[in-house]
Amino acid sequence: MRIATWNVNSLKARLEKLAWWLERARPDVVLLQETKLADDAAPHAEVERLGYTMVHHGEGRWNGVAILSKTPITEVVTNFGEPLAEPLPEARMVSALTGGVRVVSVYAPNGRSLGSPFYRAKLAWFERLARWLEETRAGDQALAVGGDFNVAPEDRDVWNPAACHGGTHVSAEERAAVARLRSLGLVDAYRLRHDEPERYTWWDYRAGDFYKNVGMRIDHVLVTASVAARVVASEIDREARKGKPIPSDHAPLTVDLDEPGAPYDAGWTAAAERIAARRAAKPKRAPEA
DNA sequence: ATGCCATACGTTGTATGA
Repeated sequence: MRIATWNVNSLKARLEKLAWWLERARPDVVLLQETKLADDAAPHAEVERLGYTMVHHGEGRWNGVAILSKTPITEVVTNFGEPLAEPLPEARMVSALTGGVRVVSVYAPNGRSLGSPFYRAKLAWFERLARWLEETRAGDQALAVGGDFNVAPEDRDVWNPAACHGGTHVSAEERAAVARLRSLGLVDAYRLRHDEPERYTWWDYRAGDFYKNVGMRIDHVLVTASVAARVVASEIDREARKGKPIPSDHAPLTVDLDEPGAPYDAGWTAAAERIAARRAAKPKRAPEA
């Protein structure tokens, strides 16, 4: 069983790329973020044609999350079971049971800048997520919480800690919010299979950051112990961040349970050689950049 | 080269992103 998560930066704009990637990686379950669609605009028919059923939770121009699955989807919960209104007016969470795993697609707030109201709202949102997980967990159930957490858990998850220090995504409070999720028994499925640094899931569109590997690992799949024991592979598909049609600024992350999913070239080996060669010739982006 | 900001909304720009 292959579970994927991908911040698509508009499902409408990314439909063609998504269709290509579903064929390429053949995931069983896909957690999407930033669909940027209202529920009545969600492309259910197109997704059905690609072989998936979808549950979508959106509000329109911003945010929006979804779950795609090749098998039936039940027990859908949106917005922590609360109305899409204050204090949780943004569509950032949908959960469902599919393929025997309870999956949660999450899109954490950005935070914008340390100490801002948006930053405090980000921390409050993580508190709500942790509380909801505590309230709803039943024993050692198979659970996977995946999405765009907008937090790089460790310094090895960013291209340059000195450059990132003082900004969002790496602060002690944000990292403590993710650590609290780990304290609930969730483990980082990517790190179960990869210890190396310089593996990112997001790169800014600007300044050729992707090609310089100036990025952050901020998209994650966190799993309970019973799922962790089944993880046989996890990969970030950099190929999906390239080319035409225009890609999302995030790459998808896949986690394989029980047996490896469809093989695909994640594009890292060749990219790492090019990036290393370029770095040897020229130092990476300055800390003040 | 993989190749140098994108999206929606709305209207000739603005908000947002991380």
